[in-house]
Amino acid sequence: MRTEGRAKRLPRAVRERQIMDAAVDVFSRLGFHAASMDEISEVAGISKPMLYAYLGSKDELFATCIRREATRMMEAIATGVEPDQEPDVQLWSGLRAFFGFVGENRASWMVLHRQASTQGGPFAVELTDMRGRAVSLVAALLTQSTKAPATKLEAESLAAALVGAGESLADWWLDHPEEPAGVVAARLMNLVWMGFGDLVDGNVWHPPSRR
Amino acid sequence: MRTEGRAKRLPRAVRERQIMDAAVDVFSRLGFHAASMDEISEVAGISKPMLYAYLGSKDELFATCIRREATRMMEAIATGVEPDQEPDVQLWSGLRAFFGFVGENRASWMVLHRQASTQGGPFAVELTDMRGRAVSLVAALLTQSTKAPATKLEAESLAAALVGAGESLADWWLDHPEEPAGVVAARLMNLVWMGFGDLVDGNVWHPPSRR
DNA sequence: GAGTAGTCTTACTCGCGAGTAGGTACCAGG
DNA sequence: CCTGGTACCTACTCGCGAGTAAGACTACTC
Repeated sequence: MRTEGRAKRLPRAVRERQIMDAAVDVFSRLGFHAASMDEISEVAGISKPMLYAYLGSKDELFATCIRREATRMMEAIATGVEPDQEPDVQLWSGLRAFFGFVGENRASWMVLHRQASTQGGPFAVELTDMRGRAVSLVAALLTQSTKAPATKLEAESLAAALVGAGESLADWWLDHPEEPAGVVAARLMNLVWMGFGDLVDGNVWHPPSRR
Repeated sequence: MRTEGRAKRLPRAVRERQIMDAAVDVFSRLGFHAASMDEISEVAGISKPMLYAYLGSKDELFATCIRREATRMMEAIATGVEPDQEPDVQLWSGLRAFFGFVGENRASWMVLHRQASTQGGPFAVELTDMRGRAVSLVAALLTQSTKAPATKLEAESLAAALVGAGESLADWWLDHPEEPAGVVAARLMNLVWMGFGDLVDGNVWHPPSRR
């Protein structure tokens, strides 16, 4: 009668992965507060004391989730971006990588951004850190490409606005999942590169040919 | 010995206002789940049963808060926008009104957007409704001003992107309160009207003279 | 001043969820 | 076969917070 069901006696490293996956899933579905350690342990196929033994308290577990998912995302973007290209192409590849990641990891994005940004306290720190890395990246892109003598501060704040727009558009996308990633990315690309001023005149930006 | 302290025996309408104010305050400071009805009643200077008698359950109270603050904000924007002007000026006045409201009502914005967007369920409905009104407004602006034969759908999605950018930039602003409202509004205006493509060439948008 | 409608309180119940005590099953090496 | 260590469990404690019961106090009316 126990042919299936409980996989038994796995090494610690494996269990920790399972637990983290379950935690990200539950946190993203229910939110930090509404998520219970009982539910997480159940989804992970494990009992609560194991959870506490391996990952510590609820707060520690959540912080660990944020760190892991933030790292995954930044790596995905770093992999996807194409350096040594024209600024617009770099931005485009970065946006595609970003929305690609969010699209394939909705749970990650939820736990990462939506939840962490509404729980004050120590969690916001992890988020701020990741956002800071993203902003620096965009700011560098702008500084290197600008022809006008823009101050470093101006570039930073514009980068922050763009990153904010990307974050929000990704949030919005969660509520409109029918749109494909490329369309959403292209929309933001056009918005921030061309601006409405050009768009209402019919001038659109498009990627440079095929590859 | 009772010269001050409890204000006594106020009519229902007044109490309801006090309670709503307290609720918005507490919800925005602590978040929906962490906010307790005990704390709200204490801040309102009232006992818990009164709270339940007048505003119903915690969920009902929260939904009522969202509705009230959403209405306040939409009215502020409608008042601030200048119709019968060039599209960019209309957009500019709308953005100024929006960021002006958020700046003077940080608590409202928090309870309205940050909290409501992370609690799933019935609350999201109120938000979606308000966002829908804002999007329609912007979409109309775009449609009326566009020279290219843009589809209604294209305008709608661009409007959604802009509204999303505004929402996110307002969220971001909460974490960077040192910036003045006008600067943030101008930043978004430049971003969405001119685009990075122009900005890196030194072409900026600026309001048409003084008034 | 007796009735009654509305304001307001103290003092509970009760369930849920974080965290734990105190084990049991299984697998090394001796 | 014992000894220890690691994976794993059932079954609790305990506080917090949503929601309520039952009544007290005030004010206004006839």
